[in-house]
Amino acid sequence: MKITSWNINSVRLRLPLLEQVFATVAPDVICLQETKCVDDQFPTEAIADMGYPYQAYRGEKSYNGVAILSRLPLRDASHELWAGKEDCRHISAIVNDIRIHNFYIPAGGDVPERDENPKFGHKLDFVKEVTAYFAAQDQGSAVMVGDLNIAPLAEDVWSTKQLRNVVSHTDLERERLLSLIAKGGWHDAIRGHFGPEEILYSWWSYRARDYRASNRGRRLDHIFVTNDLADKVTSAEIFAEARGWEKPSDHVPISITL
DNA sequence: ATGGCAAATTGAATTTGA
Repeated sequence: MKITSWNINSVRLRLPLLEQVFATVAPDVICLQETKCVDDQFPTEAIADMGYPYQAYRGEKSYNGVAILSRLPLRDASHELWAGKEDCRHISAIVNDIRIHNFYIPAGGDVPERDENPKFGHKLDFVKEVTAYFAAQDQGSAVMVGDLNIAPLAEDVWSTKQLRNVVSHTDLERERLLSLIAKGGWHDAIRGHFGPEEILYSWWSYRARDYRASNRGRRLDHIFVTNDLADKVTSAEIFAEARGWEKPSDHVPISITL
């Protein structure tokens, strides 16, 4: 079973690119973030016609929004609310007896101080709650994917020194995400596949004149599997070429095969 | 540490992303 995660940055605008991803990456299940539309506007039929009729999604106007699209039957779709908000940043469902959790963790704003910037506090609280949620239960075999908006390792950014005080790579965020992985019994399947030395990015800013030339990326998107599944990850990929497509998302699809 | 961009909403400017 191939599972992909992609921050699509508007599912309506990039519906043709979603079809491209289906054609080239060929996932069995894809988890989207930042769909940016309410459920009534979600292109259910068009995506079903592309071969992915099993769907679960939660969206809101303009912001956030998550979806799980599958060509295999999907059951028990559900979600939790986090950090005292009702925003659409999480959805989960079971495919092939494995529960898949799809997250869009808050970006966290600009200033890495919760007193000055409530968005940063929201992000920290969100990660803490997710950590506690998974630490409190033996969840069996599960997968956690999404745009987690944190690059935890030095090898996950173009310059660990220059990004030290930049939200997504501060020490506090890095510690919190590594703690989430450890306490939840997760295995970082993408990093595990490529090894500790490889420089890995899943996001490149729109602001670079030439993203390929500047190559100032960050690994903000992740796929974790519970430790019992670690040995069953037979491949992993970061589909970087999607960043070079016409009208791309600033994130690229990442995948594992179980 | 910023910002050369982008999307959605609402009506040319604002919010959000990271």
